[in-house]
Amino acid sequence: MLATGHRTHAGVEETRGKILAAARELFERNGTRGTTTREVAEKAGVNEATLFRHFGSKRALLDAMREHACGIEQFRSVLSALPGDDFAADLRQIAYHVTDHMLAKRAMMCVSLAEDAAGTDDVPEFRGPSQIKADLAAYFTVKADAGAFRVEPALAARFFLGILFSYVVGRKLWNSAVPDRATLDEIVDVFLNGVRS
Amino acid sequence: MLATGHRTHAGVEETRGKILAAARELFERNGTRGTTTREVAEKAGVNEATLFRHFGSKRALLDAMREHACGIEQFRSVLSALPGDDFAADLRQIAYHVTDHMLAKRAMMCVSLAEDAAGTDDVPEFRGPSQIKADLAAYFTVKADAGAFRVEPALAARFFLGILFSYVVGRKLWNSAVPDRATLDEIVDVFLNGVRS
DNA sequence: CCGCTTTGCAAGCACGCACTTGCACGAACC
DNA sequence: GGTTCGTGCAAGTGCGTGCTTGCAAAGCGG
Repeated sequence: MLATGHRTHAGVEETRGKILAAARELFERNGTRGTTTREVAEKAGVNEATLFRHFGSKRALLDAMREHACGIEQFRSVLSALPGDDFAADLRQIAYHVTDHMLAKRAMMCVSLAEDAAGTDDVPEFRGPSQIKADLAAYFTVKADAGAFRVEPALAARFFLGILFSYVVGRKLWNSAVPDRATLDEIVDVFLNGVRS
Repeated sequence: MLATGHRTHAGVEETRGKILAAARELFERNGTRGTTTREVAEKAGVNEATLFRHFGSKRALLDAMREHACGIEQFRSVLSALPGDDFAADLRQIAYHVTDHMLAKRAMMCVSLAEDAAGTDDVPEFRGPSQIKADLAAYFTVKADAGAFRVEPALAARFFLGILFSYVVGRKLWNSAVPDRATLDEIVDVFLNGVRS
């Protein structure tokens, strides 16, 4: 329907993009229920009817909105660009990147978590983190084969991402700030000390 | 108004309690915006008008609802009941308790996080976790004075709670299950290895 | 130039929502 | 017995919301 080959009006993709961007912004601020189609249309600078003509329903719009950069390619490029001669330094780089990545997606993650905890059938399905965890576990496996680990790579990966997650997402709960590099370094240090043999 | 000394109708507190319980349940399932006063009243077995006569507004009702057991006393009793002769075993007990505690409050925590991330002025103010962290840090300080730690107790406490938090709250993100005792034991082991000197 | 598609615009529908109101009943207290 | 207070009940108000419709304008391809 969209990529029929002959693009009639130039702006059709652009319109979709504007609507999706506006939807994401409002969704992050207000959640699924708090996001209104009127507001999305207004923020996108588009008529509400146009929104429905494109996506059919609010549900379909939000589903389409969630299909956006999970960031796994970025993570892979960071992982493959690591020097590799200093494991601790590499881990710090990973920690920096993951933290930044999570910070950028914090709002969306939190909303998804809440709506998951609510147990509604409407499952957002946030695929990014588990892919990142798998890649990190694979990376750790290599290191483990070299004898650097005393625990399972999968557990270590989960553990590592979990701490960063808790700092990014749970900062309000323990009223702590977003971790700066020095704090991340300390975290990495404790982690590394905990998992290495 | 409520505790004026002479209780007129016996059920006034009971009515409030039923409304608050229903409100909590629906709030956890649907969030602030998804919770409707009609539904709360219905679930409480009370007329909607009665709800408004008691609380005045939906906002006031939800605020009142949030004023409930933060669980800090329970945590303190667990902490003080620890044998103390085996630090690792004590930590495991703490991990079990904290995990259970967080599981019980998971929905509320997630909703609060999401509404915090949304940046709405309406701040839920979840006080429990930071109190628990403070107590745990104090407990760690004692151990640190005994030379068991190589990192700051506050960081260690934050770290420890953070991992458990990530397992309880973020399970969907990494599609992992709620941690069983064996997993918690492993986590405690890694943590302890990471922080002790 | 003609048709096609995309969009804007204005109005509207049906419903759910927070919140109100007026009345009647019944249990307490004087 | 009279008063007061808490509650149920039924109806209603005003507004927001998801979603639709009919029509006109504007751009593109043939």
